[in-house]
Amino acid sequence: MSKVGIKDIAAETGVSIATVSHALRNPGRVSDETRRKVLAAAKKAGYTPNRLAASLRTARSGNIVVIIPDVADSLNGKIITGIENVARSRGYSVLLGNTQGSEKREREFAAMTLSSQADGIILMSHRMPFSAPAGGLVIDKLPPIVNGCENTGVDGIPCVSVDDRQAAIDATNHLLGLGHREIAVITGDMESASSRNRLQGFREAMQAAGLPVNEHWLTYGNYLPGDGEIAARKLMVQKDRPTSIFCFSDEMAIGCMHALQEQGFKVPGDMSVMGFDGIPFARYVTPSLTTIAQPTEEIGANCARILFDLIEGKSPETLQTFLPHELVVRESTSPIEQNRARK
Amino acid sequence: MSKVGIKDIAAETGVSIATVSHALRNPGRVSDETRRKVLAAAKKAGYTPNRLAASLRTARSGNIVVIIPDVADSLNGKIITGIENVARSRGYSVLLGNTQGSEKREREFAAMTLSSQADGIILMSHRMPFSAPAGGLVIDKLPPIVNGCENTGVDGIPCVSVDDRQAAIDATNHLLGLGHREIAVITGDMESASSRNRLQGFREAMQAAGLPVNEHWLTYGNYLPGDGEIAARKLMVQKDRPTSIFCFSDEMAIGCMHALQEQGFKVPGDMSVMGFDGIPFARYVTPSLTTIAQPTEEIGANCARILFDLIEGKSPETLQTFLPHELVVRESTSPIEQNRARK
DNA sequence: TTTTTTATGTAAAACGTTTTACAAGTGCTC
DNA sequence: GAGCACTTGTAAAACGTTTTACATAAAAAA
Repeated sequence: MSKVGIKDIAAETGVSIATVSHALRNPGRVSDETRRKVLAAAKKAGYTPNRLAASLRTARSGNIVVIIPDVADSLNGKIITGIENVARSRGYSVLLGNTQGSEKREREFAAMTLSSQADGIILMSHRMPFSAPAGGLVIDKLPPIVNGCENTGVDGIPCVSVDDRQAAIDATNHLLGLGHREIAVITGDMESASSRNRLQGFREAMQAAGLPVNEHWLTYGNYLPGDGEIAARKLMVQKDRPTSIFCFSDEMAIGCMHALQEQGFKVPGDMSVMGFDGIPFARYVTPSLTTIAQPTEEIGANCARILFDLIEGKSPETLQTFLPHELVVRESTSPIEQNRARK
Repeated sequence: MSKVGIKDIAAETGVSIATVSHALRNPGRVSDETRRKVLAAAKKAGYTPNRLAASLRTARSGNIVVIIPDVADSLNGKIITGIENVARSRGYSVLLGNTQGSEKREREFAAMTLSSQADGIILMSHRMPFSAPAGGLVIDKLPPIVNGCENTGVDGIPCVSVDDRQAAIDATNHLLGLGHREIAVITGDMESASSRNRLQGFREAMQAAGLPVNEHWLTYGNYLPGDGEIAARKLMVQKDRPTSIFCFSDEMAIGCMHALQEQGFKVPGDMSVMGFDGIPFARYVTPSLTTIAQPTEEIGANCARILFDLIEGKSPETLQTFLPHELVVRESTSPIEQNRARK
C-alpha cells in the first residue's frame, strides 16, 4: 500500500492532476460536478496532500518557529498557548525553539527560516539571532520576525509586551501607597530591555515620590525562584533592611517569600513582597502574591497575528504594541504601619 | 537577491549539483580537494540547503509532532523540554500540538504525519487520534508513535511513564505509615489509564492494610487547581471527614490545600495532603507539598529516543518503559496522632 | 601490456505538488 | 453566422534537493 497521491485521485476520477489540485484549492476554477467527484474520490481514498511538496512549490512552509528560553516556564507556557491558538486558526503550525538561553540555539532555530522550514520567527529574546553583515542588520534582508516581551533594539521589528516601565511605576506606587519608603528590588536579566525598563520605572516612581534609591538593596536575578531565595538571604543579613521587596518575576517573589519565611520573617508583617508576571500559582502561595499581571496569552496571540500579517505581506500598524497590565493586590503586601507595629 | 541554491554553489565551484550534494552529505564520495572548494563556496555564499526539497526527495521531514493537552501545564512543560533536547541532538525538530484536550485537535495534529509534515508522534493522550478501519487499528498501518504518561491501549505502541499503580501504593503507604486510616482521593481524568492505575494502586494498598475504601471520599477531578478546591470544599461539608487527602496531581493538591486553609483547616494539622507529579512549585507552597515526583524530563527524553529509533527502523526493546518515581516527603503530611490531638 | 579495481564526477530522474499558458467547448451578442 | 467572452479542463514547467546508474581516469593487479 504505497501512499496515495494526487495522481491516484486524478486517475480514479479520470481528470488531470491539475484539475484535482484546482478542485481542492481553488473551488471556483472547476465545475461543481467535477469538484464533487474529486472530493468524493479524495475522501474515499483517504488522500492527504503532501504538504512538503506543496510548500516547496509555493515557497511557503506554513510553519513559524517560536524561539523561547524555556517552555516549562509558567509565563512562557501561556504565551506559547496564545501563539498556538492563533497559528492553528490561521493554518500555520508552530515549531518549538527551546533555547535555555543559549545564543547558539537561538541562531540554529532562527536558521530554520533560511532553510525554508519556517516562514517567520517569534523571538522571546533580547538578542538578534542573525549575524550583522557589514553595515549592520537591515530589516528587509531579514525574515519576518516579531519580538515578544523582549526587544532586540533592531529597527523595524515589531514588539509586543506590557509597558514595563509603567508597570514598574504602578507596582512601586502600590508599595509607596502602603507607606513603604524602603524598597528593595530584585531585577531580571539586565541584558534585556524589559528588565531595564522596569528598573527605570522603579527609579522614576521613587524620584517622583522624592525618595532615594538605596543601591544596596538592588539585586540582580534571573527570574528563577532560586534567584529570589538568594537575594532574600543577602538582603536579610544587611544591617539596614528594607520594608518591602519588589521582584521582577513571580517566581523570584515566591522564592523570596520562601526564604524569608524560612528565616522566621513574616510576610507581609515584617516584609511586603511584590511580584511581576501574574502566573497562576501566585494565587496559591501563602500569603498569596501581590503582582503585576501580564496578559500572557494575549501577548502570544498578538505576536502571532502580527507575524502572520508580516508573512502575508501586510505591514503592521504599529511597531510597538503595549498590552495592558494589571495590578493584582493580594496578601503579600500590607501597609507599613502594620510592619512597624510588629517590630 | 534571490535565494542561493545548490545550483549557485555548483556554478560557483564549477562542478555539478550532484557533486555539491555529495560534498555536503556524503563526504567520502568526493575528493578532499573538491569538498573543500564546495564547502568554501557554500560558506561564502551563505548557502543553507532547502530542507523542504530535501525532505520531499528523501521522504523524511525531520519533524515530530508532540500532541499534548496543555504546554502551559507545569508537568507538560518539562516533558516537552526533555523531548526537545533529545530531538535537537538527533537532528529533529518538534512541532507543537497543543490540544486543550480536544479530540478534534488531536486528530488534526496526528494528521501531520499523513501530509508528510512529521515523521512520528509523541502522544500524551489516552485516545488514539486515528479512526479505526474495519477490523480495528493495526499497528503497522500507523505512523511511528509513542505514548507518554498515558496509554491508548492499542497493541504495539510503546509507552513511557512511571508505574502509576506502584506510585499510588507508595503514596498510600506513606499516609498509612503516618497512621492515617481515613483517606480521601481526588482522581484525575478517569478516562485515562494513568488515573485508573493510580486509583487501583490506592485500593490495593488500602486492602493490603485491611482497610475499607470509603467511596464517599472519592472525587473525580481533572488535574487542575480548581478541581482540588472544589473537591476539598465538597469533602469538608460531609459529616464524617477523612484525615488525609491523596490528590492525583500537585496542582489539585495545591488548590485543595488552599481551599482547606481558606476554611480554617490546618494542613497538615487537621488534614494531611499528598500530591502527585513533583512540579517545581510544590516546594514553595505553604506547607510545602509531600508528593510523588515523576522524572518528567526523562519521560520526555525517553519518549523521544524510542520514537526516533522507531522512525529509523529499530524496534524498541520493550513496549512498556517504567521510569522510577520518588516519594518526596515534605510538610503537608504528618502523623495522625498530631491530628487527633488538635481535635 | 592488458585487465581489473578504485576513485571521482555527472546526467538525469524522481519526490508530489501548484500554477501558467493554452485549448476546446459553450453560449451570447450583434 | 461571425465574433467574442466565459467556462472548464489540461500539458508541462517549476520548486530544490537526493540518488541511481553510468562514464572516465587513474591505480593496481595480472
